[in-house]
Amino acid sequence: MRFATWNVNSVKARLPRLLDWLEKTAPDVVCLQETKVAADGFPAAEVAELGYETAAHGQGRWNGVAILSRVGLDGIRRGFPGEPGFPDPEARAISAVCDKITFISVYVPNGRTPDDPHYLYKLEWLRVLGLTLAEDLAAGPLVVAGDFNVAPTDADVWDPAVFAGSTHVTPPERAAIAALRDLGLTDVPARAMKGDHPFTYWDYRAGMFHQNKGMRIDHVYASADLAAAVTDAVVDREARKGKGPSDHAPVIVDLKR
DNA sequence: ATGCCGTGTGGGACACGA
Repeated sequence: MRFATWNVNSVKARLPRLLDWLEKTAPDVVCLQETKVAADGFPAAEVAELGYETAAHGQGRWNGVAILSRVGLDGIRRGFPGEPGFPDPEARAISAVCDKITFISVYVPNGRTPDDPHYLYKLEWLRVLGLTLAEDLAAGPLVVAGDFNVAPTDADVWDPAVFAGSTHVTPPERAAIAALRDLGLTDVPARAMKGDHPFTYWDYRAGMFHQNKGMRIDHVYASADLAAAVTDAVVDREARKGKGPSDHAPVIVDLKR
């Protein structure tokens, strides 16, 4: 099985590239984030032509997540119980069972700055997500993938000094991610196609991608059984190249299964 | 990064992103 996660930064703006990438990459399951479209506006017919069913959770111009699958798509759950909002819940999580694996696609709140109310919202959102993940882990194989908006270590940003005092690197954020790992989830390490750091995000501005000044903020967490079955995982930096890319690259994972 | 680019909304300037 091959699955992937990708923050596409608007599925409508990215549709031609998404379709090309699906054909070339041929994943069985894809977790998408920042689709920026209401569920009924998702281009489900277009991806269906490539053999994919769609489960989408959207709210319009902001956020939005989805799961595409060509190996079944059952038990769709939008959001999760007790999901915090700002103040109302946003479209940041969707789960479905594909080929007997529960997949959850997440778009964790950005946090903005450590003194912003959105920062506490981010921490609380991750804490409550953990409650659902603990239940899902007890039920069977689990993959949680998406844009976590946290760089777990200093090696996950291009220059730790630049990020001092910023969101994405603070100890409470890193602790929130560690708490998810402590539930029994493994951070699946992805290879970088180029360079030493498997960054998944590069700002659009100032040639950051070409200088490889990025961040590793898109992660794949898997239950132990699935983590042990991983045969390869890679950041597809090719998808960040060329005209009209997302500012995030996909992470592609192969499972012996 | 003191938002230098990109997207959505709406039909221009602004909100948001990490």
